[in-house]
Amino acid sequence: MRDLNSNAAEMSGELLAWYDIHAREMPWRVSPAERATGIRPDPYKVWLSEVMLQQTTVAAVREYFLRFTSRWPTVLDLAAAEDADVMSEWAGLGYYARARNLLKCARTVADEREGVFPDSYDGLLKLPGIGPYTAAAISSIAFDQPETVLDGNVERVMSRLHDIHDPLPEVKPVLKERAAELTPARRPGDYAQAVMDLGATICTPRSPACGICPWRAPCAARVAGTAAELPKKTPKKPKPTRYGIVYLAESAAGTWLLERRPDKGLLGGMLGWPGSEWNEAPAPNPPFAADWQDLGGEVRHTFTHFHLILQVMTAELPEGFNPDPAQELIPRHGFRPASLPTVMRKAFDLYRGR
DNA sequence: CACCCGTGGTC
DNA sequence: TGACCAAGGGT
Repeated sequence: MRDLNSNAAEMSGELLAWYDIHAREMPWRVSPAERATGIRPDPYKVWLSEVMLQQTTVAAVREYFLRFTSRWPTVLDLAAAEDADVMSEWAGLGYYARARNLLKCARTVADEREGVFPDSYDGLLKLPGIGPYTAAAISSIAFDQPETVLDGNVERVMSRLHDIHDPLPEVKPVLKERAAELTPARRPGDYAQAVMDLGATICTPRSPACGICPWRAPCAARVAGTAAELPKKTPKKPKPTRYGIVYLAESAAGTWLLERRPDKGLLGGMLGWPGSEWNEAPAPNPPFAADWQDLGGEVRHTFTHFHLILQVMTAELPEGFNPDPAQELIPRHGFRPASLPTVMRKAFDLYRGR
């Protein structure tokens, strides 16, 4: 194994050379060849893609990104959008606080900065929905600042490169140091994307392709044969199972009764069916008195920290039903199941397939 | 620091 | 098939 510190420049050069050939194509990305001619990525698109990519796969983000940028081409357009429209477009992508913070951030940039994003790590970090990773990603990719990104990919690559067996998240600061040592002053944006591409395509969680890795020579875990078992992580708590009831009511004319969920908490700000609390033994609480029928079957869904099993009840919505402030009556032609979070869409699918 | 917050793909 | 995983942030 070579001395990593004295070879940092050589190593970043080798990775960039690999990236010049193997960079993945993405709608928000400027290729290394384009970047070399002076073309810079649009900070709005870098920001939007980075927020969407938080804990979310490239494959899932691609279509959402294209729809968002088609409908709202600039941060000023997005800042002027209706909340409900943005939440609907985000539906299905998950972690809905990201969409609420996205709007807050867009409006701050529009109202206080004339639509111009800050170019520094510190400036970006102050904005809602932008944490340490995203601030480093935007400042390096969009503005060529020599900041170091530390995401799940980089954590994995660094833990293997140095054969570090201490578990995450405690070892995160060490991994950040190791990553910072390798970040070059030139092409920091391409470098950031290169490390993440390496982690996504070669230094993968299972069965890493060490044989074709541009960093196979200096990698300590490859020598030790421990790459596939790194990084170590502290065990997660088991997920409990909760139960709930949802009430799907459609009028004879095809109008649906839905509810806008409060901004805080699970599925915050999203539309959903009226229903019970989700716990060990939920109490029935139909939105109006009727002869509610059990659809049979059940909706199973897993959230970040619990499993959910939903019972689905149906009844006809009376014409002239008077909704309370949180409720919305949505006519047939205005109702799109795709604008619901996935667990709510599953309940609708069960109803539609009854 | 510990916990909360979605979803779809993968083995 | 259930657990793990993915370009994390807020509180």
